[in-house]
Amino acid sequence: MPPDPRTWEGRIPHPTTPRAVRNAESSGSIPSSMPQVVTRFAPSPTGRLHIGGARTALFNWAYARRHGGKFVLRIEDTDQRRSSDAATRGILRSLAWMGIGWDYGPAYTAPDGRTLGGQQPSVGSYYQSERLDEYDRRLRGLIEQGLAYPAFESPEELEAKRQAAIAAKTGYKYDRSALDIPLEQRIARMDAGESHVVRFRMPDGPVTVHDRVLGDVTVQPEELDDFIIRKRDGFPTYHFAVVVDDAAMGVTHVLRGQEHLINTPRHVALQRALGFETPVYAHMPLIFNPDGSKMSKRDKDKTAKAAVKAAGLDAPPVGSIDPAGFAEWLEDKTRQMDTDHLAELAAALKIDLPEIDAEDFQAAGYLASTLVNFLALLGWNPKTKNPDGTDLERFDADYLAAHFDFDGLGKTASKFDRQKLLAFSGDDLTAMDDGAFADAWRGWAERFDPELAERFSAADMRLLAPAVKPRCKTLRDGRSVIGFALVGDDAVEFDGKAVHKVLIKGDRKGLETLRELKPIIAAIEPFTPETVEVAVGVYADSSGLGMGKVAQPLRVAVTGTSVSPPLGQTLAILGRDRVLARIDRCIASVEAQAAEVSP
RNA sequence: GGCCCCAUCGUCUAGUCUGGUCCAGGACGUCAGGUUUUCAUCCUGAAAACACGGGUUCGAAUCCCGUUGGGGUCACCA
Repeated sequence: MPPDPRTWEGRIPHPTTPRAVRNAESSGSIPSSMPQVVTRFAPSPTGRLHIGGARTALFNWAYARRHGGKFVLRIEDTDQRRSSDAATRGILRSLAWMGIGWDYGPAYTAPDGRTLGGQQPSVGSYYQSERLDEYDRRLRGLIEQGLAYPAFESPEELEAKRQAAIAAKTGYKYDRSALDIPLEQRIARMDAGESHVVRFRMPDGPVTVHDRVLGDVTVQPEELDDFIIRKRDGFPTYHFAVVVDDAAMGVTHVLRGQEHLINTPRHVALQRALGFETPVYAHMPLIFNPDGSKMSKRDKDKTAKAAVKAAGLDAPPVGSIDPAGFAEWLEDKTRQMDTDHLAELAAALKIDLPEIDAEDFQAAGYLASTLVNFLALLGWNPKTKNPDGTDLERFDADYLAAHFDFDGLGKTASKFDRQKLLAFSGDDLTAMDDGAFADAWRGWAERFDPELAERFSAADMRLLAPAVKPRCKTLRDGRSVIGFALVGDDAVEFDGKAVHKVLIKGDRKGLETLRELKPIIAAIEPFTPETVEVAVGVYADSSGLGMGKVAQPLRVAVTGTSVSPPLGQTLAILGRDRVLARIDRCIASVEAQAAEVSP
């Protein structure tokens, strides 16, 4: 049941599913023992944590840490239609994954048992949908002072006026026609339950925002109209809720994306009207795709549509997608498939969707620490040199928490360069010790590649780590590095070119080498990367062939290709029996092929 | 379109506030060599930018103005 829209008091609590934190009696007062710095991240739970939001959260977190302050997480769920608890949970999980811990906000227990969030006394809920009483109390004060007023135009009426303004090529601005109705009449109609919105009476003077990144930005009164602060459904709009809550929660510094810059004069005007102090504002540059477009979930849809069309599919390849809806989706460029179904579709088509949300990067096999490092460099720079004279670029969250400041923030939008992220990722993985890598790889596989996790035990993965780690840019790459071990010995596919080059070419010397190696391999004891390497090396020397002429035939015989981890590791991963079986099968296969060509 | 913000290599950026030490430094990518049993690494080297036009100044990437370009925003979304 939606809140009663007829009055601004006596609100019936918004029905919600059980939440981690219940609303306590909120006094709306600012806590007396307030820390010096309070920052916040205030996502709207309408989807997953976007990469831009992740950076905003990261910087706010870092700023609070840097100054020994508090970092607050608040859920801005005033859009009843689009908000969901599932989205909230996903956002909390992504933040926790990235190591962005909040001091106050929804309580959350991370997989490692760490508890985040919790309630600060006398602040109340960190879900805006549970703070309606507070908004209404503030709103009532504004109306009584004549700083806000009910307005009764229908959305249709306003839309018509807006269209007319567009047609006339002038900017649209609310015309204050509600003020033509006498005040007592407006109050009476509102109290009588007539459907209405509440608008803020914008003051006449210009408003200047002192931004820590961009400097002073002044907006003239002509540009600011009487915006809506309470919607027809009784919920506050973003502008109102954000101002009330930031004050109630003692927020001192607001660090957010530049798309909010133009909102800030409204917020400042509201703060003045409500008697609040204006926090310090810092607006960060935006993050874009390499082509300059906005990084948005639409990119995933676009990629999927293109792949489906390229594959010539006219029916969904997975059962969970409704065929009729699929056809419509395919035809209609503006139609978006939801994120989960897109992921299934991509898996079926064996394509990668562009990473947009924090969770996408996790699924793609990036370490949280890598993403944090890379993200921190998008729009911020430590302006510090390494001892060797190069710029400091590689650092961890602790460094950020110790050094982040507004001075390092840039003004220009940056493009998200996946190549550079990939380079960072590869370096970070290489820098791990084998055990840590194996653990990370295992943890990733358990959640994102269950087949791999089932096929290899944790012990197996520790054994594989030395071979896999140096060849991975991401944890997901591990699978392709040891792909040869994932196929059955009877299912190895021999690459024709490789076979020809190393086994057949030169009077089939390679094949001969293979035969001679069999008894040597059969005799290696124990069968480890080192002993294999030594035994094969000895043969390479004694035969006078050299390692190149010996290793490649073996490599092709056991993997089917000329590319694999170092030979000792490759053979040891398979084990002696599987190696011998594969050598036999390879020899047989090449001989059969030769017989066909020249009977 | 109105308003607002921005402008250094292909990309992320240092240098801009406090003009000279910058014929502009680093990183990713690219290209060319080298190491290596394949791959991946690793090493060495190279190409690569102050958007344009005025002005101020002995001197401008740095200050001012304009132009162009890019972006944001103009919701009962946040």
